[in-house]
Amino acid sequence: MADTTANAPACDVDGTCYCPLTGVISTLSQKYAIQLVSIIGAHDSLRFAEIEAHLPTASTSTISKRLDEFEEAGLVSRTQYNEIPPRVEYALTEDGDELRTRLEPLLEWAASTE
Amino acid sequence: MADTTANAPACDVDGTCYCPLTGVISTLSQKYAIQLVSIIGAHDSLRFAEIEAHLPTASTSTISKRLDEFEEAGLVSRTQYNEIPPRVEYALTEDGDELRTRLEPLLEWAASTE
DNA sequence: CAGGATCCTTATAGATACTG
DNA sequence: CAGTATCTATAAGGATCCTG
Repeated sequence: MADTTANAPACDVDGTCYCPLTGVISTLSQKYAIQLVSIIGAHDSLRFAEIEAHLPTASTSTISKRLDEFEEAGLVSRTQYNEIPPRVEYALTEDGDELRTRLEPLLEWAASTE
Repeated sequence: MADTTANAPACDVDGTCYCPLTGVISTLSQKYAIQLVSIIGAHDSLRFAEIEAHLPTASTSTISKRLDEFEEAGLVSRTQYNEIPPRVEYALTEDGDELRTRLEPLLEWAASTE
């Protein structure tokens, strides 16, 4: 059994493969997800309607779903003020901000290649 | 018309919003896309079957489609050797490698948060 | 205002079979 | 081997209406 490389797992070449579709990556692999992080991160906090204004091509329900997922993942916080009319503020959590930081080089480059 | 902020476009707050779903980001917002870049980038070049081995949960057709899209986007190069049996090698282009670089902080973090 | 519920359409992925 | 073609299943997104 000298040659252990023969049936070695496929993912350890270089030790830098990220094969499974899990966690954050799977959350980000959805429409508007990356943008949403970027948009929320560009403000201290914002309301649902403001987010909608930033993503005019996304539907209410899509944004709502993305926000739910992000909140569930602990990336976005949701603060509800029981006023009339109701007000809800969304902001990045610490984790969300860390994500935003790591997304920045990508977004910068993406913007420059359009 | 002193207060131009009243009806200013939604996306210029801070000058750092990336709202539209275009270009690279839209390519990346698909299943296995991010992983694919990472996997190919972890090797100098690899063959279709090797890529499949790295993404056991993705179907042949999905991988094939992603590769087509990446090639179209100029991120991946495809080199065909007319041997028997046929051999095809995939590798990142310069642009693709730039993308991979910018994806790295994200992937690193994603791996650490699982 | 914020967004849930519903219904509908399209996009996306997967399985299978087959070819250069 | 490296795919493509085809078909099907499902998921994702969008439009609309409605409510706390």
